[in-house]
Amino acid sequence: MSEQPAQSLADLLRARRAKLDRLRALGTDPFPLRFDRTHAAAALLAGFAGLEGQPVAAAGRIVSYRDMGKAAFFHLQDEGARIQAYVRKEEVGETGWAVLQALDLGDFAGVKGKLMKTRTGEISVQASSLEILSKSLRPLPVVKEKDGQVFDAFADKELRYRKRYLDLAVNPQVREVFRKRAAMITAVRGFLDARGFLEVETPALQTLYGGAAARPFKTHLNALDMPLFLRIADELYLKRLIVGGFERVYEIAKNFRNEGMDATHNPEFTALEFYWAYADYRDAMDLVEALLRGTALKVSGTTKFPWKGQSVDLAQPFARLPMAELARTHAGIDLLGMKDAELVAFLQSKKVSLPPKAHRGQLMDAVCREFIEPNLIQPTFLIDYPVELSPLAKRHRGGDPRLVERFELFLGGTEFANAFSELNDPDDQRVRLQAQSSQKAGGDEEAMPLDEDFLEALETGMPPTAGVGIGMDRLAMLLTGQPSIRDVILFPTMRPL
RNA sequence: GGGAGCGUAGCUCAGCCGGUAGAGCAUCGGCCUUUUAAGCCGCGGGUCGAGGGUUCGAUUCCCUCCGCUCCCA
Repeated sequence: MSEQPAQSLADLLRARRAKLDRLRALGTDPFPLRFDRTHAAAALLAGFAGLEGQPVAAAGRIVSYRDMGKAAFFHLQDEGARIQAYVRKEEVGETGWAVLQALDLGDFAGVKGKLMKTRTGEISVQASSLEILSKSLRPLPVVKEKDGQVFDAFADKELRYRKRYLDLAVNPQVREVFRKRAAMITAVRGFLDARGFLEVETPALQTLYGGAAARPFKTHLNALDMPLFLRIADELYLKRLIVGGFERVYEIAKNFRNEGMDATHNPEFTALEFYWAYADYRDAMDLVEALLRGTALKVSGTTKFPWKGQSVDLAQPFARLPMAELARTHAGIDLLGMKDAELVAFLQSKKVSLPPKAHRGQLMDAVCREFIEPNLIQPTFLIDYPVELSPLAKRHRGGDPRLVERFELFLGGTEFANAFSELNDPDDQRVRLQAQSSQKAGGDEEAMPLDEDFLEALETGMPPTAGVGIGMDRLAMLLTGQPSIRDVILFPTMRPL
């Protein structure tokens, strides 16, 4: 290669490739097959007392480098921690030293040597040999830190989301978020498994969609030359399983909703749904409360979490408040007693914008969204929904035909769960789905189509059942203290450049 | 959908009430065998998001577009 100094991106790339060539010229493979690592970095740090002076082998990505002339220091970062390597020319020989000169920040390298402590007290591997394990041909962001203070952090959100591998490589705390997310999913599975729930899988590709109020993604199956929808919920299939005789089932699944994106909505997201035969929505509230509290303690060791500038505590019993009562408290209206026109007049007087020709369900939804939900900061089950809002929920046991047994759980003004005593009267269900159909025909793009096979399943007979859906991404946000859903999804949906 | 803001070197950021740009880190060359935001000396590195307009001249002013962020519906 030329002796021209490397500067621009093209030159930075060229410089790294020149080093790649140099490594090959030295007879070393820049991409060897394996490396015999004896200890993870964390194990070396934690086990120093017993390992001091012992030969060890560590491997990882080079994340810092300090050249001292005839010696050098660098940090190897593996999945769990960073360990410093101390390399002396005298010790690694001419070839080893030449390899060292061909290393860059971002390369993976392995060092073998005695575990020691430097004069300043840092546990280090004093290299008797070192080898390249994988050459990095592109510059990585250079992040430095001292005493916990981070300098030049790789913080551009757009770049972090688009190039998550860089984010993970240079921001260890991001890896921690996703470890916690995984621990949360494991904890949820453990909780449900321990209570006899069976984990199942249902179709993500569906000929008809349903189970939620949302617009679907549409796709096409070439083999059968037919349209398919990506699921917006797994509800209707899980209930078919209850019909079939499973009494406790759950699925943790990706759902796809063709709607707006913001801090709490990603077009594809992960939801837990579980269905529990012979139980009702009160039982479900007990279980959801225990599930959230238990998962929080297991994953984060606390029940208190910051959320949108407030503090939310899962320790206390969750409030259970009927929607009509909350409408009276927060909006000062008699939600159930008001005619449609009165609701419209009220909402318009409050400058709430409404879809054209909004039907009663949409009017009530607007009241909830505008006046009730933002006020539910500590964990609150908003219960007893109007029937218009809940086509899959059973009529309320209290006898008021306008109400169904449904709850949504709110925390910090955000919805975390949605559940019903499931409607299992097939004739009532048919009437409700027909109402959805006509709303759909009337232009409500979030209304459900009528699923004849689902109705046939209900006609076969479904036991009394409680069903619950919980947004796993939002729960991950809460437990990890992340303000945006994009911070708990590894590859959030982005517009291509 | 509406409002505000942002986009300048590989990374983090200055700057420009109009005269084609700077710093730190990284890189490159030199010195340094216990450093750690290592240090010291030196050289470079940019179609200032894209396109158009105004102007003698635009990174700067105006318009459109693209991407992102935050707030609102």
